Amino acid sequence: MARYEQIAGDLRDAIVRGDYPIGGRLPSEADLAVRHSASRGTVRQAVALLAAEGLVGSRQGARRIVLGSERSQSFTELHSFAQWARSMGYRASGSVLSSRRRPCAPAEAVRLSVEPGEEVLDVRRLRRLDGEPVLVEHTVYAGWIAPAVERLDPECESVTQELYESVGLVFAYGEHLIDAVAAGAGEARLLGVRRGSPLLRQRRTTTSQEGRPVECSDDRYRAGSVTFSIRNSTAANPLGRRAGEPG
Amino acid sequence: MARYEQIAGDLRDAIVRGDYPIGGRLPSEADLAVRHSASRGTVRQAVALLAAEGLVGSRQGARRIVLGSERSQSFTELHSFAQWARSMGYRASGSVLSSRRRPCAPAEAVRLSVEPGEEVLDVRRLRRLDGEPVLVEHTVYAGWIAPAVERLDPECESVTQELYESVGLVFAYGEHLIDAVAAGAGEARLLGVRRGSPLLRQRRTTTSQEGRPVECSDDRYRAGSVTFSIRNSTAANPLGRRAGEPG
DNA sequence: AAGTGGTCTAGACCACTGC
DNA sequence: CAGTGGTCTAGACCACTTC
Repeated sequence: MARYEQIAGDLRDAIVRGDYPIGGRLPSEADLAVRHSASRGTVRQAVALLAAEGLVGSRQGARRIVLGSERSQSFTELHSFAQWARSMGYRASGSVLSSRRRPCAPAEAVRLSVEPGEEVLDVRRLRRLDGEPVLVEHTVYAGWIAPAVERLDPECESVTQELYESVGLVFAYGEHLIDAVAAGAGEARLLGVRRGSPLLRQRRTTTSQEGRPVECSDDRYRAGSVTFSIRNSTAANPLGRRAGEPG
Repeated sequence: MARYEQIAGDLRDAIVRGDYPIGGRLPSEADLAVRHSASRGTVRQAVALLAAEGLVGSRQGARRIVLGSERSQSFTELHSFAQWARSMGYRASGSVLSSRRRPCAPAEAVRLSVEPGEEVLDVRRLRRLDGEPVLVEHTVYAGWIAPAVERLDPECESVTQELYESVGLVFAYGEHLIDAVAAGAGEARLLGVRRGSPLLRQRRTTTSQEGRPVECSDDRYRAGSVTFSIRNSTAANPLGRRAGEPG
């Protein structure tokens, strides 16, 4: 583990422990550098990590302040459904409703960077938390990954993990669009809610480490089953975010 | 403007222009440093900015890759409703439905860091995009900012901007919880939808530059009126994000 | 083996905050 | 005015990717 990650970890623990209470000030960078026998640059990397997690904030000239004590279980990192469920203490399961190859639509071709009409794999899954159905997932996979997806166990818990272990594929980057929609008849039946009742929709495009689009998905969560959490700031700058004026 | 912001701007323009196509590679840091007559550290700050915007990705040992060409109009930065609307080309308006002081509930006391029972200001607003109602906003302001809020024009377009201009208050940090709920009778009437139809709910706590909680809010958007957009990656590290393994 | 990004250091100057 | 964070430099070494 890198030096700055250790320092960030120490600071995070200290914040959680209450050594640096919420609303209070962090030690100066110079102070932290001496305490940890590191250069100021390394200390700045550490606090930048905490800032990215939303735990601390800063303004030029003033000491850093503590904003929160919980790492937001959120969107700074990309997690699969199974990963997220596990981290929240749930047991994830799921089953494939349908799986078939078909030519892709023009819009999908754009999102997956493939030729229009090229073959893609269309998969629908029902996913559960602690046995209770919470999510109807509709995923379109690019043709090049389709064989590996078809070899998966239909009841497989984590598609992400299985694809990593079978073909070394890493889902590295994600883009997400989140809104609310009404449940259709099929979704209502699968999720055990009334038709027209609210669902939280997450449309996603995922990309490999090399920047190659892997899948695009339309996931619909039963209302009340999940909440997305985000922390942000004005004018977010990764290396030491700065407070700006409203515009 | 800082040197690294200029370099980031140049790179962003080049990506948008198609000089560096999506899925392609960026020049090396050393190359960029020479071209811009800057040190490698400054170049790294620039590309870290683009990575935070979700435009580029990186892995140790390989060239950076281009992931997208549009800056995600999203949650890396904190925007008010009016700011967001303006950036999307809409005209925002709104009106106060009710405004009254009351003692705060225990849960609000925690979120606002005030004593339980301390007086807060409870405000409901209906907000519109191009004249069409899209959002019912229910905000609870901490007592110390209540007088400034009460002095605002009830039809005021941007509360954020007005509070900055009147008392210098900056909404610097935000925490957001997003889910879907069914419209109640009142919301349905105000937004012109049927009761029970889906609404996108955003619960928000906002904090000043100094780390002092200012307001907590429960905002409900008519389905179809807005979409939240997020870009992320595995193991987001602010200074040059790194691709990790799924876990 | 060469190229490239990830980490770290030591020092410098400036702009802003807080007293 | 002293303290502090924001920016920038020049150089170093390592781990990993690419060819």
